[in-house]
Amino acid sequence: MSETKDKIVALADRLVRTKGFNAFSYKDISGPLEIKNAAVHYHFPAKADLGVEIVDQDIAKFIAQTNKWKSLPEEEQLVKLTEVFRRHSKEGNICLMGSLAPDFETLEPAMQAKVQEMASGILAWLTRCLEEGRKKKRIHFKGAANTRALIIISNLQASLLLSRVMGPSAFRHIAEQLLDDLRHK
Amino acid sequence: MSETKDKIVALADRLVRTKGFNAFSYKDISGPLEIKNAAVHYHFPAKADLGVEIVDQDIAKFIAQTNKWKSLPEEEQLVKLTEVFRRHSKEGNICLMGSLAPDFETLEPAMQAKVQEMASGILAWLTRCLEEGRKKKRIHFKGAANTRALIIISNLQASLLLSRVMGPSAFRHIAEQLLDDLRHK
DNA sequence: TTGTTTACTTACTACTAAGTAAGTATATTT
DNA sequence: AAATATACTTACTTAGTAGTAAGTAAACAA
Repeated sequence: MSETKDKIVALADRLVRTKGFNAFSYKDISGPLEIKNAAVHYHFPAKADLGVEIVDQDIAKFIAQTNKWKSLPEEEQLVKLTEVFRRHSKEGNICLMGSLAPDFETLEPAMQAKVQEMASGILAWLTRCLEEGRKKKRIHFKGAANTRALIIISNLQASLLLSRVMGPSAFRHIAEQLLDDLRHK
Repeated sequence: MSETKDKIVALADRLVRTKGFNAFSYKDISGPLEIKNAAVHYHFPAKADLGVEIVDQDIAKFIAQTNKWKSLPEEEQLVKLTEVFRRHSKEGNICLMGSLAPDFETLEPAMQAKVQEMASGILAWLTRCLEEGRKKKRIHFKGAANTRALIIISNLQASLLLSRVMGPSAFRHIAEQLLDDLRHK
């Protein structure tokens, strides 16, 4: 991939997380990168092509990260997961899911499918992490691992959203209590 | 308020929840209501004026609803709260907070303030509900009531978002587990 | 009856969006 | 050396956006 293409995706990723997919324009990209509007269209003919690429790279990043944590105990893997979100929180970013879900109905089918792929990937990983952790009695929770994974993901996602409105302490409190809930019986 | 003005706010409320505030236009309102674009501007000169009115009415609705539940035991009040969200889930709506938070940075200061007012209002109500419930040993949870309220709100909010992407069962599972967590020690 | 307010419509402006066709400079291959 | 591919720019179209100025018909008030 060319250098410019990389820069476009990186900046677009940030724009999606800060403004939303429908709220940023090719001008928001061509301006700061000092290229022309048409240059962005050269690399990504339609905006949906750019959107798919952003989600694709995010999926790849998630897989790469979770692979690095593979040998850690499950509760440590969960801490790592919240740290990823904490980093986003600090930068004022929200997670891709939290940003794309509200606009979901307005997205092209190809992008909708990519977002669903991302969601089910994250959920599958977290479900297995919780199941393994409970089996080893390192993590404690009630109900199905699948449901608990849904709760945790939705919590982390929404905490980034709430932090926007209520300040960064909202994220900190939620993340700490979530981990605490899972550590003790 | 005139009949037309009421219709505009009701339709705009639905549009915010389904498409997002920045993603709908005055044409989406004037078209279905069979009035002209300028008629919408007559009632709401700027889009932000319409946005403020939507949030204001939502705050008023929340206050009216919670007042009706005042005499119920706290755990019943929580059930009522999830029922409000369940109704939205069924209609494919997301909650106003979940819809406006991602676009928060792009909103006018007056709208930002209104959204913050709504958030702190909901949080204050839920915090008191949880505190009272715990005092009477009807509700059980660890940590500060304030933090627990944040977790529950963010869960309900995000579950509506996730339901968009993952289907309506996501909401059902999350809501049931949440109530179950609070009912038992 | 005249004046004024209400609730609009008509007809527009200024601007921004995504997207495209055709041209150009530079590097790479044949 | 000629042909081709890459990575753009220039200049444009089409279609939408929020917003406004001026006019109008009907209800109401003085």
